[in-house]
This record gives sequence, C-alpha cells and structure tokens, in this order.
Amino acid sequence: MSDQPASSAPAFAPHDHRACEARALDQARDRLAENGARLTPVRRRTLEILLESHRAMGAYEVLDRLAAEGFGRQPPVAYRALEFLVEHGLAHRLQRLNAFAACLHPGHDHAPAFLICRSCDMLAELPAAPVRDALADLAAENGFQVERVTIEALGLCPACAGTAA
Amino acid sequence: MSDQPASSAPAFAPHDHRACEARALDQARDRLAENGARLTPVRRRTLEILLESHRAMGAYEVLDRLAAEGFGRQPPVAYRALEFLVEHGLAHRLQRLNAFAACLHPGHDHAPAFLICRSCDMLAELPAAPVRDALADLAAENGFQVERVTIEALGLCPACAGTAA
DNA sequence: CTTTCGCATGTTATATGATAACAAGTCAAT
DNA sequence: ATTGACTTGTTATCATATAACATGCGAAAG
Ligand SMILES: [Zn+2]
Ligand SMILES: [Zn+2]
Ligand SMILES: [Zn+2]
Ligand SMILES: [Zn+2]
Repeated sequence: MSDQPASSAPAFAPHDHRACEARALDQARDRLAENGARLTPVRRRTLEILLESHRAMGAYEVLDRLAAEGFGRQPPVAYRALEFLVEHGLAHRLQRLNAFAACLHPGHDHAPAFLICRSCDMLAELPAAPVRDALADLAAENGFQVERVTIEALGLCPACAGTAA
Repeated sequence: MSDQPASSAPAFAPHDHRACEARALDQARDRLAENGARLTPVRRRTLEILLESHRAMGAYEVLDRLAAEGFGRQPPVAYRALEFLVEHGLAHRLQRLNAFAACLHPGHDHAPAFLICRSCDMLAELPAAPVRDALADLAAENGFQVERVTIEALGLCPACAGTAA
C-alpha cells in the first residue's frame, strides 16, 4: 500500500534521478525474488545502464558499455540480458526505435504508453489504462483477443517544444 | 460525402476482397492526382502486391515479388516504393513487425489502430479516434506535443481464437 | 564428497532489416 | 538542343537480431 500513484511519475519534469534509479533497482530485486529469477552481474549492470537516463538505448549501444566493462562483446550477451529484463517487466522495448528502456515502475503488471521526444530522445513511461480500455473496446467490437499492446507517441517534449518556438 | 463510415470496414470478417483491392487502388489514384505525385509501375505493382492480402509484408518479401516480375532486385527498389506509399498514406508501416500493409481506406488522413493476429498474421486496420484521444489527453497532461502515434495490438483474430479453444 | 543437471555466459557464424552513394534513363519546360 | 527534376537501377555497407554450440558454475541428488 506504499504505492505512489503512478501518475505522480515525473516524466519530463526535472526530478531527483538518483532516487529514480535506486527505487527501480530495489523494486527489480523484489520482483525477481518473487519470481525466483536471478539478478546476475550482467543483468544487473544492463539494468543500471538503462537506468542512467530516461532514454531508450539500442542493444548494441548497451553491448558496447558491457564489453567495455569486461563482459562479453558479442550481441547475444546484450540481447539476452535485455530479453530477460523485458520478460520480467524490468525493461520495455520501444517498437518505433528498436531500442530498450528501463521500466520506471515495475512491481505491478502494466502495459504503459510511451511519449518519445524526437529531438532529445527523452522518454516518458505513463500509465495507459484509459488508452488500453479504448483499444480493448475496438478489439472487442471485432472479436479480437488482445494479448499485447504497443502504444507509442512520437513528438516533442515540453523542453524541446519550448526551444523550437 | 459518399464516405462509408470507416467502422464498416470488414476487418476479420469474410468479404469480397476483390472489391477491397479495387476500391483501394481507385482511391490511391485519386489521392496521388490531388498531390501531383505519380503512380509509376513499380509503385503501382508494390501497392497491388500489398493489397493481395490483409497481411503485412516485409520489404524483402515485396522485393522478391518485384524482382521476379522484372523490376530491380536490390533493396532500395522495394524500400523506395514502400516509403513512397507510406508518405502518401497508401500504406502503413507496422512497427511490431518491421513490415508494411496497404492502407484500406486512404482518402483522408488517419492514424489507425492495428489488430495483428499472431497466429495467421491477418491484420485489421481500424479507425482509432477514441484511442488517439485518450493518448492525446495523456500527452497534454505532460506538456508533450504529439506528432505521430503507434497503436498496435497483438493477439488472436476471431477465427484463430476459435480454433484454439 | 562427487555426480548430475539446469542455467548462465561466452563464442562464432549467419540471418534479417535498412540506407548511403553513385550512375543512368525519362520527360517536360525552357 | 539543353537543362533540371525525378525515377529507377546498381554496389557497398550498416544496423538489428538470432541460431548453434562450448564452457563454467552452483544447487540438488546420490
Ligand atoms: Zn529519473
Ligand atoms: Zn525533447
Ligand atoms: Zn479485403
Ligand atoms: Zn488469425
């Protein structure tokens, strides 16, 4: 019951990002413990790398970082860690970008919406229940059984929209 | 004003697909004429290929078809035609699939939602105004300026859900 | 203990998706 | 006849993702 309402997520607003990172890592540990899965060094480091910023990173970008720190330098190393994180709800895959981002509020199942700034690459992960509901209605009308949804908006974050104007 | 309500699109229901194809081609011609763009042989054939089925096709799948019919056999041939069609609203790119599908009701700007069957690969393109509105609300709350949206649901079409049960 | 087995990590090689850069052909306007 | 915009084709290369196999490690069974 200590859940903050997810809508309080800072998104593009400035915030204490250290707290962001720490909280996500803690929740990741909890979640994996529940599922009996292991947060090994590569996986942990991969998550930390994703958590450094509110951006999405390509698998090869992550791989470069891992390799530089003594982990394997072949694609499967990064892809496996990323796939693991996604499977366990600790990271998301951004379909438009072929890239990955840390999940900012794991701990409960969610299929968030993403706002992606095309100028600065920043990313906001938002609870998308109303959007999903609207989509579920559409699907129901067509007898379609939804399993996974992708909801992504590309555009300008407040900061970049401001400087452009 | 002769517009059928877009919601009458047959989606997964059986229908006269010849009419589907013919209508889409006609509307494509109209639309391009308005914009002063040319429906050249490669482009036209590419559109026809996409229109053969309510499935998304990868660029290389399209390329194979084009090559077999005497057009160029190098990737840019397909990618250019597909890009052209997408730019002019005659085809859509499916982000989850890295693939393309003909637009079934061009003629007015739209950012549809897609229902993608993971079993038979069939695809429904649906008007998504309510979904987009919900997403727009989210964006507005966060000061985000939306430019393009991706709304895709992966799951089972009625037919495939039926046989699975 | 030590054997066994699942799983994590690493490798090499290859598949799949996409674009850059350049050359040549068409065609309408000058 | 010449120019310039546009289209199509090429070669070469980049980017993204997975298959297949080898090794190591640690918990559970013997
Ligand atoms: Zn943060
Ligand atoms: Zn921005
Ligand atoms: Zn049809
Ligand atoms: Zn199906």
